[in-house]
Formats: sequence, structure tokens, C-alpha cells
Amino acid sequence: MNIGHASAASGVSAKMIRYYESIGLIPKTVRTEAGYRVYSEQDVHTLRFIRRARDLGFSVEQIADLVSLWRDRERASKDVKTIALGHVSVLERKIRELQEMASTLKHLAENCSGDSRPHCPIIEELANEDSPPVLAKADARFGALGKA
Amino acid sequence: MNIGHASAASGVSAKMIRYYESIGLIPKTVRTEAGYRVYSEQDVHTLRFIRRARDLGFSVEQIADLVSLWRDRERASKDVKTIALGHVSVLERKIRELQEMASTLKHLAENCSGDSRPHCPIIEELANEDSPPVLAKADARFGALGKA
DNA sequence: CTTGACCTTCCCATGATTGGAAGGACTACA
DNA sequence: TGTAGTCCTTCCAATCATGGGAAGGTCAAG
Repeated sequence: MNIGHASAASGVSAKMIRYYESIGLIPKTVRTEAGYRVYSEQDVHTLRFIRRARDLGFSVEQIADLVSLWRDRERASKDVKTIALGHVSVLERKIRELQEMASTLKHLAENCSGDSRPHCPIIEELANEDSPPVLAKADARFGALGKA
Repeated sequence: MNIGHASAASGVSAKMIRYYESIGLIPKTVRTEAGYRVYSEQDVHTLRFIRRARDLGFSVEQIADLVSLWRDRERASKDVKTIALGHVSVLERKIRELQEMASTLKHLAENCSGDSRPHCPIIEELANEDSPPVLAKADARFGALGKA
């Protein structure tokens, strides 16, 4: 099976499959004489595992740990649970940060008439000389949501 | 006032001030003969405005819009409200995605004994041949939380 | 006049992902 | 056999906001 087929079968883009190989998340594959990568059903299985972990928001680094724990049939379930719960707490912190942002903004927007007049509490809050941080301490790096 | 002072007064790092200038979010400053950037109180005020908007998770692109609306004393509050509410809906979608991830993981972890035995429903779910996506469609790009 | 703290520009790295270019390989069809 | 079209390969670049650091100029205090 070539990379395009493995991609379709696993839901991981060919680009990402090559990337995962380059960073060592998955081992280098067998190649045909022409240099084409060849994948087995087991490889596709691994790729699906990786995709599901990505869907759950695990980082590539965490996924590497999960994959090796997956391969180790003797590992303790505690080790897996530790990673999962650690990730849950990161997710929950992130959720709280975003909820704070959203509720602050909603509160401001509720007090903004939203008509053609210039008065606007949203802008006024952002411009407020006296209120240092708008929120306590929401790590701005996790607030940015890209150009979605 | 030089850039270090402006940074301390606004809470925006000197690195970011230069970056914001380079991308046109803030105008080029006056320079001393030696080439040092010089900032006024008004500039610091603008930087604080920007930092607060960042704290609320606005993208630089959105901040550019907010800054120009801020400067325009005749603008309609509707324009500001539209940006804010658009951002709120993005935040809320993101929150729902993360909540789905967290609840799926918590559910799996609750059923994982977390002891030294190998049985682990978390790994088993990730490895499950039959369940295509773990979650409906959580954009993986927003699931990754960096190496926090 | 030296020391240290500041400033300047420039380049690089992050994380996961996508895009594209240039070129080789394979398949199907005439 | 030729050729068109689709696949594959590698390499390079961009995203977004931010930090790190190097090399070198400037400034203020001692």
C-alpha cells in the first residue's frame, strides 16, 4: 500500500505521515525500488491510533508516549492514565481561560447598544487607563485562536 | 521614553512592540539621533489597549480593526460589537471542542483502574479498529495546546 | 575611560500543518 | 510505444505570536 492509500485508510494526510516519520513518531517504512513508501495494515492501524489521539488534543510528544505504551503489552494502566489525566487538566485550564475571556466579552457586549451611536463599553474597557490586565492572567499564547 | 520603559509601562514586551511595528499594527515611531525608538504616553496607552485585547484572545488582525475603531470617535458601536460577538462565538466553539475532548478522556480514565495491570480502556479506545473518529470533528489544530 | 545596562537589526526556533515547485514513477489508453 | 494524467519523491516556505540570542552601537554612572 502506498502513502496515498495509507492516508485515505487512516485519515492522516500524506504530508503528515511523512512528517511523523521525519520526527521519529513512526519508524521509517520499507520502500519500493523506486523509493515509494510501502505501508502495511498494521501501519495503518498505528496511524489511526495517532489520529485519534490527535483528535483528543494530545501533542505529538504525548502521542509518542502513548504509542510506546500501546506497543508495550506489559505496561501499567497507571502510566496511560497519568498521561490522560495530565492532559485533561491542561484541557480544563484552557477551557477556564477561554470561558473567562468569553464571559468578559459577552458582559461588555451586553452593555453595548450595537447601534450607530459611538458609545461602546467594549472599546472603553480596552482603553481604560486604570484597569491593568483585563483578565487576571490568561496566557495570551493560548488565547489566540488563529484566523478561524 | 525608550522601548524598555514603554514595555514596562504597557506590559507588552519590547520584542512584541518591535514586531507590532514591523507588521504595521502600530505606526513607526520617532527615533533619537542614535536610532532609539521614542514613545509617548499616548503610545503606551495604545500598547495597553493592544495588550488587553490580546488578553481577551483577539487575533492581531482583529486588534488592528479594534484599534482603528478606537481611534475613530464617530464609529458605530455596532461595528465593535460585531467583532466582539464574532470572537465570542469562536471562543465558544473552541470551548465546546475542548469540553468534548476532556469529557471523552475523563470518561475513559474513569474506567481505567490506574494500577499496575496492563488493561487500559484509554489505549483500547485509541487502538479500536472500528470507531473511525474519536470525536465528531474537533479541529485538531485547536486541540493542540503546545508543550504547556 | 570603563563597565554595565540599554538599544539596534538580523536570524532562528517553536508546533502542527499546509502549500507548492521540480522532477521521477506508474497506469491506462490509443 | 507514446503520452496524458495521477501518483510519488524531496526540499523549501509559510502560517501565528512569541522568545532567544548574537553582533554591534549608545548611554549613564562611577
